[in-house]
Amino acid sequence: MNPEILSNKNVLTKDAATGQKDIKTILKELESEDIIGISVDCVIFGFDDNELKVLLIKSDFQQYENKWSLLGDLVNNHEDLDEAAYRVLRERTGMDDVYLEQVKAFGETNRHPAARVVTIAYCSLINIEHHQLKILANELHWHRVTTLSEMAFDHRKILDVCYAWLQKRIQEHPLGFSLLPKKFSLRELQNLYEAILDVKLDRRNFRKKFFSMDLLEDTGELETDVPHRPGKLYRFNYEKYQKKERKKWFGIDF
Amino acid sequence: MNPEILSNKNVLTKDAATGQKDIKTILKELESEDIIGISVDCVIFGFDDNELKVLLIKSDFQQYENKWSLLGDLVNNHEDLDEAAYRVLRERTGMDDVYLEQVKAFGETNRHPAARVVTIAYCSLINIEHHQLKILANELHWHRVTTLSEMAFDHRKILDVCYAWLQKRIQEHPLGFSLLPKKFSLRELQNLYEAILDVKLDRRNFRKKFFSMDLLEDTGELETDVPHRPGKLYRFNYEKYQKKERKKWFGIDF
DNA sequence: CTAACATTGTGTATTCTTTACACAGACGAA
DNA sequence: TTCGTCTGTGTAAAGAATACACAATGTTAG
Repeated sequence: MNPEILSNKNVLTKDAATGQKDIKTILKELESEDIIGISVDCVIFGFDDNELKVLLIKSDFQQYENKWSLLGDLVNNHEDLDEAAYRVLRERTGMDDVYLEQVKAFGETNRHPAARVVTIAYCSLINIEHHQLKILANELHWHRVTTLSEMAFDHRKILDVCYAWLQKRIQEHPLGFSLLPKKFSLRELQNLYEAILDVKLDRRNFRKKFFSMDLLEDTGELETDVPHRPGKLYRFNYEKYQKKERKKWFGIDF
Repeated sequence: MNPEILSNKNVLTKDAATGQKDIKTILKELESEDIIGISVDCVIFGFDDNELKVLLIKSDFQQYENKWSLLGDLVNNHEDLDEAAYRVLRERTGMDDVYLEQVKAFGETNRHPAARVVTIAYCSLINIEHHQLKILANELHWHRVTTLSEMAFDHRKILDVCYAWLQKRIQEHPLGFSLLPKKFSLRELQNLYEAILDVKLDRRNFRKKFFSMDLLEDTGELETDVPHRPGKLYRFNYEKYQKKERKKWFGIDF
């Protein structure tokens, strides 16, 4: 199985070099061999300008020319799924120490027009500011999650599932901090939650809630460059969080 | 790629017929072709005798002789992942209208000793009593979840993940009813929750909670064959549940 | 037929959690 | 120095979760 057929990266060149008939021939071969390709797709979220953003590239798969696409690649035979997802992140963003979690496998027979490919969707959260997009091939760009034009393949569906996953997950686990600088103000944190969940929250109750969890450390520093009274900067205490025993009982409710 | 190499069903016979060398040769071929196999594995839960049970077979993969194994199979090239999972269920239990949901993909390179196989784990809930296991090949049997001997492959890990998933999921979604008869007493329902979550619950508060959700219908019938005052039988109103709007806000807590 | 047993069915007081809400103080900008 | 804007704080009220006891019902054993 030739990975180049399926990877987002090389299809166009391949196509130009060999012509469409060749690909069809190869696909027939694949079919007859009863082979299923496996890829990972990363939904990479960032937070900027008080909005949730997602990192996309222009698809260069011919049929989806000019449509936006998630960052993905075929899984190498000798790497774990997680490794493959980390590799995609590293290759595309240069970042290594990133929050990354598997969300769901998408395996409809017709999801990829060229061949049967099952993809494992991963959700990743990175701090936009800490990171400079160095490789801007294929118009790698941040996009607002709320106002998205059409996407390639079933990537819109994957994105929707990952976004819903994030909305739920962020309420139960401390992922949000991956989207913020190490030191952040409570206002930034609240903006983050409000943006992701698309709700307005009461400022005092929000503070009370976080302080009562007792996982934020006062750094003693203050915001700078704000045109008003600066707020205190906090740091999330992961260690303390890890030590906390997880509750198994949330209360039945549906 | 020859599915028989990997499927749980036929390895032994194949092995006996062709000898081990042949398989190794084929595996080499697979390696050199950079192919990854895809399977589904179903964690099928049932509830009986006030205990959570899981349906397992004896693995007939040589290396895991006499170890217990989940029900799974390679995904056919022309079927969706969900379809494959339903097929496994149908083939193994004869049941068709079953609760089934994808939980997670497991794709470590070394999880299958014979080849690279990524498996998508599904969780399924069925009512043991409604169902007679007709095909008892490979010692298909129900096992207590709590006291489990060693399992084949990484199936123990998969089971653990699915069990944890179930514990969380049952508190937020009405899956539990799939494990019970259509008409059930509140005591049965409570036993179910207590067994799955491994907690003791207050009887009055449990009732209060479920009645306040307003999704149980009194059938007007009573339990029979109990050596004490019979309880009322209820039915879960799925329609009403569907109409209910889902809440997006649960409250931040971790 | 009766008594003993086991389990159902029900309400209230208490605690904890969530929500709603307003004003003084700090800093920056002009 | 004043104005504007945001930070930081507490309390009262409503709602949700918990703890807890006793009468009613059917079964079984004597």
